[in-house]
Amino acid sequence: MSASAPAKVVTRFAPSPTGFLHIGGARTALFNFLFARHHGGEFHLRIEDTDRVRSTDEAIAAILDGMQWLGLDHDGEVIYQFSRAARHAEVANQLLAAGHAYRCFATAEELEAMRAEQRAQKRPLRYDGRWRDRTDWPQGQPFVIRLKAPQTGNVTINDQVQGPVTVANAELDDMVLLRSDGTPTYMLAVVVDDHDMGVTHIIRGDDHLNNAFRQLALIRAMGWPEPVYAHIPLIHGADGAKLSKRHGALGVDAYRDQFGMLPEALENYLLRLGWGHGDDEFITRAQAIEWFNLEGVGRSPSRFDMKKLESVNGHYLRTADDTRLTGLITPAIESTLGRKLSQVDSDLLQRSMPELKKRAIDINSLAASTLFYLRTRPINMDDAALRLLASAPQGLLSRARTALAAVTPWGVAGLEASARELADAESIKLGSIAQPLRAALTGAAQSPGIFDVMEALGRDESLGRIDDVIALTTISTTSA
RNA sequence: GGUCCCUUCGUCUAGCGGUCUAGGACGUCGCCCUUUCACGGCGAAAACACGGGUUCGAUUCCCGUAGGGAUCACCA
Repeated sequence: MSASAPAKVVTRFAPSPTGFLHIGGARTALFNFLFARHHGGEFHLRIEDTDRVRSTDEAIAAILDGMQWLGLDHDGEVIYQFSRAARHAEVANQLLAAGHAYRCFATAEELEAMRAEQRAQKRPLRYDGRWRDRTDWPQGQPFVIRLKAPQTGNVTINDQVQGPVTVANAELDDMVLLRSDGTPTYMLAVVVDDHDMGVTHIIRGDDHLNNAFRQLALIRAMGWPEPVYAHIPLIHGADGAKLSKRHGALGVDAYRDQFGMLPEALENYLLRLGWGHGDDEFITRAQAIEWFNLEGVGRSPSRFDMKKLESVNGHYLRTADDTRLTGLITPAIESTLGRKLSQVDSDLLQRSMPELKKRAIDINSLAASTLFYLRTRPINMDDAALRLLASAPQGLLSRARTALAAVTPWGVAGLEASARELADAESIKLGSIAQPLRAALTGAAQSPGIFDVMEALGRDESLGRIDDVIALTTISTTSA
């Protein structure tokens, strides 16, 4: 574009509230946000709610919620496009008065017949401009206002991602600006709003690239400054097809609630999808703002990979603050347990978090992995735990219990030393003692280091759980 | 079908004419660490879609072919 950069960069994210904030929209918002912040400019949010039938308040709430969760703070007030309908109509009439637009009285049926014929003749489908130069307007008939677009020559857009893209004006038809009911079309509304909002850089999905040419014609008809365009490729599903319900086309709230993702993980993943900075994989918000540029955005669509997202999430989980994680999982834990967590419980979680978070790939699995700490005796045993206990040498647990009970102070070092000593005495491997203990203490075959578990659980609870199992096996042995 | 865009390991990408026997990450496989599972460490297999040019030299530039994508509404 022009060599002189605009004084201030202004970007916007303009979703239509017809559904949740999906993953592609979130990335578009992120790129707009980062670009604006990088240039010390402004990032605005505009809700394109001109489709009164499909727009819902729930969708608006979901978009706002999703952006807040991701920390994509916009500047200024949220603009609702519908509220600006009068202004849009004003521009359409201005264009009409200036001879850059015209009335079209073609009916829907008439246009459909026209397209059917074009299809039959295998000609491109476009409005043929039949009312472009007519002035014999029928009285009292409804009409739309169409842009009188240039018919010869070409337009080229110097897209910051796609490069220069040229299209012949003959390929573009005269788009509808104002519907017969007087409401503006999307094409009119975006252009007017972007202009009025002072948007300098339009970063959006490349499904809008074709629209850009028509919009440019409108901008030029109004004599407005032309924005810089950057059309970013869409995100596809794992199979390469367009992202749909069955892929990952869920709302970002699903990534938070259903998949237990951390916002910084989703942000990092989305940032690296279609954009790269050398070999850097983990990028902080500050680095993203410092490094983000449009040149780094790839031109081919990228596929969504849940495995990689999980991996990124695991990384952020492992480095996340323990108090924060404890807070995040508490609601889920309380709902499964059916009780409020006490301060003692929270402290226990907090202390165990460093070990727990190394094993989690998402918030939900992290929450689930804490349950055994909080359950009240006697705790449940899963099948693997039951098998471990069944295959343990006769009386081993009792002897281990006796040895452990003698440990003072109750801590990892002493407990482990005691267990090793017993293993030596019994001429078995430490694992042969650790595994039955794990089963007894956690009810599962996998857990954090068992001595860490014992320390976290405390002496009474630990020994009590072992006692529960001893009692159980004694009964079953007796009755067998 | 018209128009436009794209094409490096399975996936995300690095590469912006010689540094490429093509680098990193996820995933996969193996080994190590080890009381289990993880984490961590080490290592392996794995890609320049194809065909022409341009050039002393192409993954990098150009043109075709094939494949993929986007879009063609009084929807946004």
